[in-house]
Amino acid sequence: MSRRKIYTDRMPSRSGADLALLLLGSYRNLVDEVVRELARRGFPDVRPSHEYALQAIQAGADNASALGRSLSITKQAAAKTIAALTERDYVTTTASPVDARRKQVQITEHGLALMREGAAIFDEVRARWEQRLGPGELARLEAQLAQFVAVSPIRLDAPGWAAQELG
Amino acid sequence: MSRRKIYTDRMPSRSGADLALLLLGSYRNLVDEVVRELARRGFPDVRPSHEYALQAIQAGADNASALGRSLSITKQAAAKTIAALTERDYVTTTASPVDARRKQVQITEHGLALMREGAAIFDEVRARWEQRLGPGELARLEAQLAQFVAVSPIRLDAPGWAAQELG
DNA sequence: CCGAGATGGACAACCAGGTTGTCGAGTAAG
DNA sequence: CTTACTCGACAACCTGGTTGTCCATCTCGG
Repeated sequence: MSRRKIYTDRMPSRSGADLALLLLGSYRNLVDEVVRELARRGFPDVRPSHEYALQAIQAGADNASALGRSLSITKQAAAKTIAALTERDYVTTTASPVDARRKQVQITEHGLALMREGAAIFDEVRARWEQRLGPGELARLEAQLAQFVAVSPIRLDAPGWAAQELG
Repeated sequence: MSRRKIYTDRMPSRSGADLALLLLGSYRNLVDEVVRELARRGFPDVRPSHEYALQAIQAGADNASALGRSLSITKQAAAKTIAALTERDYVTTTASPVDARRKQVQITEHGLALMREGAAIFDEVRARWEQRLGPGELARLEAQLAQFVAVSPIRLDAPGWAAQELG
């Protein structure tokens, strides 16, 4: 606590707050690049949250309530998201044949194309990072980060906080 | 692309999207812990953005316009932030003696106490991470992340996207 | 077979943290 | 003195959430 010197190669030259900014900044850089590239490839108005929602839908959350649970947001918010996705023709909804309350969400071809492109771009950027760090280093970094997201069993499927606007 | 095996110890078992979630999740875990602990220590209604704003103010952005520039938000938004900080008694504003347009922002003793506690907790959590990873590993991780935030000279002083609610 | 309770979706009101646009007052430079 | 810029304030709006209420529908126990 009392600021005595530490025998590491670096002082605590980076404060805890800096660490937070590093994590956030890296995330932003990564996601921004993906969104930018997605725009360039014909998906101009995608938000990160759209991708997360589509993934959840594809994973089986095919109605507003389920999507809300999957994303840890209220079903009303999930319904809004579905509306936004519908507007952009990434999903369509049809009445469920089995349950008249449900409105079943389907991903359109356009939505599937978005998901494909998104995943590809993500992987491209990741590959560039890997190249930059050197072989094995990115996997190491990921393994280390994984320790911290695993500490509390955070629902990573729940990014409301990931749905931010770009700068 | 075609999913052929790669000669690393791990497959690209982690996709680019996973990497994003790891970064975001780590950030969230870190910040959530700090905010939670801050609440426990008598600052119940702090948001991450408050800390960032206070730091910018301390660094010299002592009026709404300057704070806005420093945080890369509009001065109107900055004024709202200052209002929020004032409400919570973290800052006070007085008329500038030198320029009658300016309203000079000062950090109160309570605000300074918050900043001290915040920094201390951040460093505590960072120390715990360091312990978890082993000596030198955290510095290494930070250095690696720094490469990616440095790529584009991102204004890390600009977290609007950092101002998210807790879960 | 029926009724109670859970579930799905919709609507309305609200909030936080941003945005734009406009404005008047104050300052600085010609 | 005039002109251009800056500061802060106000109003209206957007996004992505929230709560609370409501009705239609399903499910299950008796």
